[in-house]
Order: sequence, then structure tokens, then C-alpha cells
Amino acid sequence: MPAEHALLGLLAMGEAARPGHGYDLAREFAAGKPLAAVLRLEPGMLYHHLKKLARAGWVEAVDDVAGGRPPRRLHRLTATGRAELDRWLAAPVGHTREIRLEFLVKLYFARGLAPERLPRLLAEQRAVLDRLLASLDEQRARAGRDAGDEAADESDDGTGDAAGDSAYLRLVLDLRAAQTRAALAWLDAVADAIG
Amino acid sequence: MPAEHALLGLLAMGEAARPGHGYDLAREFAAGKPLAAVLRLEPGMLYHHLKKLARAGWVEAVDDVAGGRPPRRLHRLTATGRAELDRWLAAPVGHTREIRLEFLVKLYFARGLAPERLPRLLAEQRAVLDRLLASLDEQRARAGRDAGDEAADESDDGTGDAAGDSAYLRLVLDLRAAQTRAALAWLDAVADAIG
DNA sequence: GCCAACATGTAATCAGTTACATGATTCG
DNA sequence: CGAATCATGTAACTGATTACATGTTGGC
Repeated sequence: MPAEHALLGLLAMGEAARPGHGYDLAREFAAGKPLAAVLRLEPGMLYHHLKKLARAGWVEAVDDVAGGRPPRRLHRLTATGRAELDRWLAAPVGHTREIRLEFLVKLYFARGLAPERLPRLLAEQRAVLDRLLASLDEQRARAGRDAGDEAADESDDGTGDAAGDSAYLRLVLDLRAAQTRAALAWLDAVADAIG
Repeated sequence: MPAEHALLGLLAMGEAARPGHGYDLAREFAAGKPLAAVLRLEPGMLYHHLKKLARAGWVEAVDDVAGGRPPRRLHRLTATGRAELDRWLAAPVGHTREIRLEFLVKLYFARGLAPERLPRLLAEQRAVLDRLLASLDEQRARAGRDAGDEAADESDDGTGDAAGDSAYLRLVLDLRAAQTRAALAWLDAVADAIG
């Protein structure tokens, strides 16, 4: 659900300046806009999320009927909505696969709304991925030991091709470790670029 | 839908040896089994997929009522099901993000069913990711040029903080390129390990 | 007799995509 | 007058998750 937090973020960034109706928010996801490179949000889903956010009490909606254009609904962040956005912006993601989408959205809004808290977010995200990598290395070491054991006794004891299995498991863990290491190196590059 | 192809693969690997009823297939996704490290499949979804595969004509199901245990449905790959599995096994995935799940599943069954075709799959997957990386590098170069242009003229011409936008876009592209490069390096390591 | 393992599902819910429905205003 | 833009949605469908429903057999 990074989409919903992105809407909270857009409403926070547009405070007072922009009205914050659905069509306006949808423009931020049009081709060429930075968020479009990360997240796709069709009008249908956008209005759906806006309703969910209103039910959750994170945004308030008021009808805005004025001459000269079709009536529209203006959306404003509530205090609890703003608190939720801040909480979300400060929390690193828990898995490497979430870097690609959710963390990139966090990064966008952290840059726009609270750049002073960015170094801390980057450091905490780094710590999470570091722990993940350590855990992967540990599992990888275990898989290596198992493979050794299996290679040692050639006999087929009916447990199937367990040696092939743990060779495969090692490949899986290698990929995850490589992706996590790439994400860590990228986080450092982001920290450098931010300065 | 790697889950459905995984079921086709399991049925192909168990040919004659194993009956291929739902509960049996479910065991392959139990904790500790290699596929469980990559793909999670609850019984509910498993039986659902089996029905879909039967509707598609890729598997045939026959009831197997025998004393001494609850009745069960035996599933067998059809010729078109086997053809579909082979087609899928030979096709590289189109995006870096699909390496983590779908390609790992392909790798598992390619190792088990057609190891002689593995080098070709690895080479073709490498080519796909290489093209992707080249495209990312090109986009990255464009984003760099834009950022230069924007930095050159300090004036705010009302297009918003476009310099910040393209700095962000560059970070996004950097991450994708890093993840793709990591996947490429891993593919080479897999090719080495396979021999 | 009871629990674990065998065996197959349904129901409810949630998330997401695609396409369509509706209608106003503005510009050429 | 017709097309583009503004503006808000619904409907139909696909996919996935979670939890529950149902009943059998074999071992302690």
C-alpha cells in the first residue's frame, strides 16, 4: 500500500498551494512525472484509495461546487493522517524487495517534506538490510555445510536428490544476498548524493 | 503465475513415480523443501490452480477411490500441458524483478527436467538483462543531461523543482541498474556453478 | 477414544486492472 | 460543433490470502 501513503504525501506537499482533488493528484502519476517512474496509479484506484483514506480518518473530503467547471471533491490531510505519514516516512522497509517500490516512494517524499530526516532514514534502512544480509550469509553457510555432508556420503538413503536441493538453495540465497548487497551500495550512493 | 507452471513442473518430475494428487503436490511447498524458499502455495490456492490447469487442458484429473485411505484426484500432464511447460522453461523473463521469483522457479525445473538446456536459458536471460541495462544507462544519461540544463539556468520558470525531480529520477535509475547488474553477475555465477 | 496425518475443497475478503459511464467546460 | 481537458466514479474480472468446513485412516 505505498500508493495510499503516496497520496498522503502529495496532499502534504500541496498544502494550501494546491487544492488536492482527485484529478489533480492523478496528474502527479502522469508520464514524465517522477512518481510515475516508480508507481502506477490509474484514476479508478486513486479514487478508491481516497475513499479508504477518508474512512480511515486520514483525510477529510469536502465538496467544492463552483461555477465555470465541474464540481469536485477537495481532500485535506487530518492531524492523524499527517501523523501516519510522518510515522511511515521514518520507518525503513523490512525486506530487500520493498526497496524497489516502497522505499523509493518514501525517498521521494522524505526529500520533499523532511530532507533533514533523510540521513537517519538512510542509516536505519542500511541497518535493516545489513541484518538481512548477515542472516542470508548464515543460511548460506548452513546450506554449504549440508551440501558437504551430502557429497561426502554418496549413498542414496531415499531422501531424494538432497545434494541438488541444497545446491539450488545456495543459488537462491546467493541471488538474495547479491540483490541486498546491491541495495546497500545504492543506499550509500544516495547518502553521498544527498550530502 | 509461476505457481501454475511450478505445478506443471512437479507433475512432469513425478511422472509415473509419484501419483500427482493435490496433497502430494502440497508437500513440495512445505517448509524445508527447496521450492518453499522461493514460492509459497497454500492448499486453497493449490487446488484452485489445479482446477484452472484442468480447464486449460494442461492437466487431466481422474478420481482415484481405493480402500485404506480417503479418495483423491490424480492429475496427469497432457501433451499440450507438457508443451506449455517446455515453452515456459525455455523463455527468459522480461524484467529484473521477475528474476527473484519466476526465474528461480524456472531454474529449479530446468535443473531437474532439462539440464542440457540450462546453458541456453542462462545465456538468453543474460541477453535480456543486458539489453535492459543498456536501456537504463541510456535513460540515466538523458536524466543527467536534463539535470545539467536545469542547473545551468537558475531561474524558476514555473515548471516546479525539476532539478530535484531529475536528481530523483537518476537515483531511481541507479537502483534499477544496480539490481540488474547484480542479477547479471549472479547469472554468470550460476553458469559457472552448473559447469 | 483421540490426535495426527491424509485429502479436498469452499467462503470471505482484499488488492488490483481494465474498461467503461457520465457529464461539464474551453478552445479551435 | 467537435475534440480535448476537467472531474468523478462504477462494473466486471482476475488474483491472492486467510480461515474455515469436511471427512478418513492409523497409531498411541
